[in-house]
Amino acid sequence: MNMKSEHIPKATIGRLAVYIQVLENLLRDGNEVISSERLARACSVNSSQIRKDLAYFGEFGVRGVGYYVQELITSIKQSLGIDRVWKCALIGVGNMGTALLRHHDFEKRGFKICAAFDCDPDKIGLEFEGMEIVCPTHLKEQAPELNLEIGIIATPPDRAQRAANHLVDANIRGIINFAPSRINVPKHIPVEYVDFFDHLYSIAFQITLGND
Amino acid sequence: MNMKSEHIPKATIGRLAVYIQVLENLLRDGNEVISSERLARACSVNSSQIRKDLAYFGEFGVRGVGYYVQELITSIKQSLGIDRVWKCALIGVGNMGTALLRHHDFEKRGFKICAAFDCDPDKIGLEFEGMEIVCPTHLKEQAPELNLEIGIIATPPDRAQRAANHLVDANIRGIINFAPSRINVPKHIPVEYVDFFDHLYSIAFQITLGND
DNA sequence: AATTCCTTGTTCAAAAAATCACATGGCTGA
DNA sequence: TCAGCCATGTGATTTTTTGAACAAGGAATT
Repeated sequence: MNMKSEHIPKATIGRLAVYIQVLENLLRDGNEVISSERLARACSVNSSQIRKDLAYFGEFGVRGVGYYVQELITSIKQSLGIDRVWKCALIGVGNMGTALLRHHDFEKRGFKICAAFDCDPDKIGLEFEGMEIVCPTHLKEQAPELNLEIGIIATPPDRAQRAANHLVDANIRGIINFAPSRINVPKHIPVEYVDFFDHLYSIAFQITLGND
Repeated sequence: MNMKSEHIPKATIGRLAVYIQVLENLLRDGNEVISSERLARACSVNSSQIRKDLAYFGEFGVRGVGYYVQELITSIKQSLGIDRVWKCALIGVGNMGTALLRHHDFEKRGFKICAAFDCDPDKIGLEFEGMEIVCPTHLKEQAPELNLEIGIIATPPDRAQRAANHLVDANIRGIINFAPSRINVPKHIPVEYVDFFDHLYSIAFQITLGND
């Protein structure tokens, strides 16, 4: 891949995800070409920002014309490393875990939950969305067999660290944590925290602020 | 509330949410007092950062001692405006919407889904988690009756804008959008987008990056 | 009451990110 | 083929955010 390996801001990655989303909707509506200016408006960002974000990874546009939508989507996906399927292990088959298993966009977006783990004896052995729920102690043996690369933690908060330990022990390469607690893992393993209440807090704050 | 009304960075709000999470876990473990230094380590941020974030809203600590955990939690919640219950309207009772309705942390965190809307005739009239699913056209009349303040969009992407229009029309004060598409609303209404695939992309990118 | 200790709140410098502004260079039409 | 057009890619500038350093000020101890 042709890219200048300067350090890439995390905010850029977040925006690239937005660009993909908007570009896919544009493509669906029949747009073949788009300028950074129009894309910028659709994403509520500055057009220079877009050009600069893309410039980290290469030159994808045509001067005087713009960007070919399909081509740009492909290029961004390549840049992010999501031009392939990532195999995931889910730990914690409660409310959140179940919802994730049922979320059919996963494959569409390049991720596949290939194994589900839970330490609850009542759940172990149950079939779920075509997958058998297994005790997390089996992670270490199953991870290499199934080529699991990303761990998804969806346990209660007090179990998250234990889940993380299992994942680390199984040589998983990255973790996304839906449990509302922080975890400690070796620093070469990237961790992302997901908690949509953050966004609700933000909304509440913005509303409150606007009031006074 | 005692606060210097400079502009408050969005990143600060995000971190405050993390502080609350960590502080509540600390409290559960019996910690009554904590220093910015220890809290910083638990949150993986800089301790000056924490003190500065808090300083936007007031002086909550005691020099030479630290912060009283329970008191700090309360203060942060007040600062964010989540020291009360926000009533929410859900539009879209599919996979995601159902998961949200079942998510019992809502009330614990200060939000309550008080009404559920969906335009699918097969769903309208169904009872769900003690709530009847109603056509979104009824939003405008129900919103003032039920005091609905925040709208939660969980429709397919191509229905998100229509849902947003209903919410705006019903004088909702803020919107959180789980659908993978952008929406346009009057600019006095704050919108937050939630898409956890953003985080999966980020993980994939970080793993890929670490490889070469 | 005075001193020591320790952590906060704040100032100031540095780093990073966003924005502006324009030169660059493909495409189109004459 | 050449001139004109127009949106990209990028260097310069501004703004924002982060981090380091320190003065201020409660609490504990003598």
